[in-house]
Amino acid sequence: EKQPCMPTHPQKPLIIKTGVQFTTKVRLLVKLPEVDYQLKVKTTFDKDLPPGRVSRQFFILTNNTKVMDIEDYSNGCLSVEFRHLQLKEKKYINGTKGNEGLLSVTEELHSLSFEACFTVQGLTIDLETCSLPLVVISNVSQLPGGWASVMWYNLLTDEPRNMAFFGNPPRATWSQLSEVLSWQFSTFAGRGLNKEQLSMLGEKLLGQHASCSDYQVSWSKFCKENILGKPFSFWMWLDSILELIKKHLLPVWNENYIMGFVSKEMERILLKDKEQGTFLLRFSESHLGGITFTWVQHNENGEMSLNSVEPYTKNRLSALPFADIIRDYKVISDGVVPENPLKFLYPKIPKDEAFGRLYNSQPSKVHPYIPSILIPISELRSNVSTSSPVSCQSPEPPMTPGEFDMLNEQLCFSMETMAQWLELLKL
Amino acid sequence: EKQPCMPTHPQKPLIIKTGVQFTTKVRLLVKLPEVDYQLKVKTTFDKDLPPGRVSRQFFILTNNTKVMDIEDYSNGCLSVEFRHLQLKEKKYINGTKGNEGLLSVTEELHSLSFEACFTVQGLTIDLETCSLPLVVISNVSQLPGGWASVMWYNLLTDEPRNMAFFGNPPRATWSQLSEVLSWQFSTFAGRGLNKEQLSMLGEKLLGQHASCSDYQVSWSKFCKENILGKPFSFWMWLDSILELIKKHLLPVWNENYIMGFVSKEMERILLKDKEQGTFLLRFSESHLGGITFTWVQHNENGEMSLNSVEPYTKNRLSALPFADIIRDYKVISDGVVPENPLKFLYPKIPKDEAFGRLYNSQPSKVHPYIPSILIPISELRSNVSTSSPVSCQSPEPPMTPGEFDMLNEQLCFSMETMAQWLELLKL
DNA sequence: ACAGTTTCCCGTAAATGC
DNA sequence: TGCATTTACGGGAAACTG
Repeated sequence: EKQPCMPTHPQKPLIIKTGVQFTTKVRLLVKLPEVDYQLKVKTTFDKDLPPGRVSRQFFILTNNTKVMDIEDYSNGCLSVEFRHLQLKEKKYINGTKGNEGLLSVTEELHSLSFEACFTVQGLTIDLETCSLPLVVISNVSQLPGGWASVMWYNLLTDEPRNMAFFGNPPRATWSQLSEVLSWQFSTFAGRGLNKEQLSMLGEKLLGQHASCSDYQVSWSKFCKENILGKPFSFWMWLDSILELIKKHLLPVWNENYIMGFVSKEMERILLKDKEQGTFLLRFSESHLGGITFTWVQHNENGEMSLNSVEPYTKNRLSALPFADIIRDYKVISDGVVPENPLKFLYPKIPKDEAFGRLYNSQPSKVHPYIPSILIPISELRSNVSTSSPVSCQSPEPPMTPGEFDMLNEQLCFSMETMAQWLELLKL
Repeated sequence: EKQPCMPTHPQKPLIIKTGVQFTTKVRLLVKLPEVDYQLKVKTTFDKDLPPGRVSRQFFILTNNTKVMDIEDYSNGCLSVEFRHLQLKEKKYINGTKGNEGLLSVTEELHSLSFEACFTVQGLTIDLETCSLPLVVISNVSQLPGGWASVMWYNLLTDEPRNMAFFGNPPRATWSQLSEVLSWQFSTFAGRGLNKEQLSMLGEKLLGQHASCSDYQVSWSKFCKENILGKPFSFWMWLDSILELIKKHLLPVWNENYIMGFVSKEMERILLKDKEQGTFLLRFSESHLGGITFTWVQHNENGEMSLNSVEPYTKNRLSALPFADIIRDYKVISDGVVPENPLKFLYPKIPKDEAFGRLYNSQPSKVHPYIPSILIPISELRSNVSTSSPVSCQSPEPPMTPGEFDMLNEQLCFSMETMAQWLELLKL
């Protein structure tokens, strides 16, 4: 009958932020032979909410009725696009909120309903459909949590509207989850994750069970519990990296120069026999949204050590693009002339060959001023080395983009859930 | 009778931004002997606006009536504080806007009116008062312009509500204006301007006439016309510096280490006989909100040159505090070992003695990472020197803080305009 | 007291109006 | 078309609220 909800949140459908405009479009999939009057559609938020089960209630602040129009392109279908819709929370419904407080706001599912009524051949027909479950947030800081819910729901169920889904959320197999994670990176950052990267993530989430691809991950483990010893959950950590890539590392990520997800153990295995100055790029596991490089250093006595710079976060990276940091990074050892310790990107690509095209030549020519650039410098007083080696899988070629595309389509389909019109045709 | 309007705009009264909450307080200055009922006050925006003369119309979106209360502290006066007031523009009043388009929105003056009515000894008395002229803006980007209007109005008139003020705004003498400018710096940045700084500003605004302190400055010259050859007006330039100080240079400014307002000619005079490495800090005249340092350099052949670094703006300064920039700044000449060319703050204060307390020791101790800091570096290929010497006044001691305090009080008084209650007592 | 959640609002970018 | 002005909303921080 109609096709629901694709909010304007750039890239992140099914999440609506209160007070921010969104758009949704409904299409009539049956051709009505003779409808001689304007077909008015009304959209309602949480129309049939089970009373007392939803803790927050919202309403559409703006105009919620609109007349259907013949679609511009092709087929003469009727459709209507609601623009500038805006959600606001109802305050103080009846004393206090209804929900038991077990669910967080981003686990609370809502829906947009669409209704129309028309008469054909003396028959009055009521049409109705509604969107897939929606998450309502009030601040962008809740976006990662909301998106986790949307992903989990659409990954693990085909039910069009199981609003109680997060009351008892199913587990995902690692095989399912890893596909979705890779799809996140290919969708939002332009390049998915290869097998090595995924295996590091699996191990992080599941320990040694990760080798077994039908091992299951709970919703809580994915998104709610903190990683052992860290003040954030697995997904919060991963999403912070996604954001870092989107804003500051896009070209470097897409050139596949960021190994990114490597355990310290694996790092040591990879680098231990490499030439002095060989380095790799890795995301911080201890802090949200950080990237560091680790390089091989040989001391006078021939001993090898690995050094990692303090991770760069969005603040630092917005002062200085990452490629420039790699180009200009210097270490001063006990007052000696500064030297750039980064020579070869693992396994052995000369630094400038890899990053040359990505360097910014910042020096601006504002006569009579002397141009100045920022340079990242470390002052070394004593040698610092990273932790000891542990066994780990060996490198393999990355997963092909084709695999991601397939996944991508599949998820998109389930998100736009076309199933509803079938149901309505029976009406 | 009552005392008007002090919106919440931190530090900048008499400017209201649409959609942003503000607060205003009214006090009854006469003691009413027996008022046995609640005295209700109503506030209205632009109550008696001359029809067709104001181009934009606004209304108070929120509750605009409130009951007077006995003031907490002392004297038993009645007062009422309106909080969470919010302004919204009326759209499409009657086709198109009324104003002739000569004035910009920040020159358009508005007012808040307060009304109350009570009966005493069988006599019904209507009370009414209103605020000083207000400027309404819709975006913080209009704040500098709005504040210029508030300053100009209160500097140049004692009329409580001359809404047509900017139809033909009076000129200010340089003596008046320079006091206000200095007061701006002492109010918002904690330290006013000394005579040398003011004389540079005067010359910038008026050319050679500045020596004559009763020379007049037009409103247009101050705030509307662009500086010759620049895409901004005098006040926009000065205000951008004020903002830069507030956000990034407060301690350095308050220690009086920023000479700031020095012409290039004066700079040369001051530095020409100084030791190598002597430097001073100066605001950019070519770009909004920038600060640079100029230092003395002696070449091999004994020739002196002055070098200035490309000005640092808020973006750069939020990556690296200014004191740290001074500490770490290096110049590489043709591949030679980098050297910090800054040795003595003019006239001859050793750099670390001046700035030592202001340095941030950034290196964080996040084992196992190697801490890294950003360092500002210039690469010199050829010598760059600043422009040629021109005559200029010699240094003198700064204006005393006392002078500013006096000024400060005076302006505050006129802004809170207590005159109105006198008028109302006659009622 | 506190954590989860919402509100507030600056500052940039985009849209709108003139 | 270009400039003046408003709107939109991300993001950090403060305020709220059980």
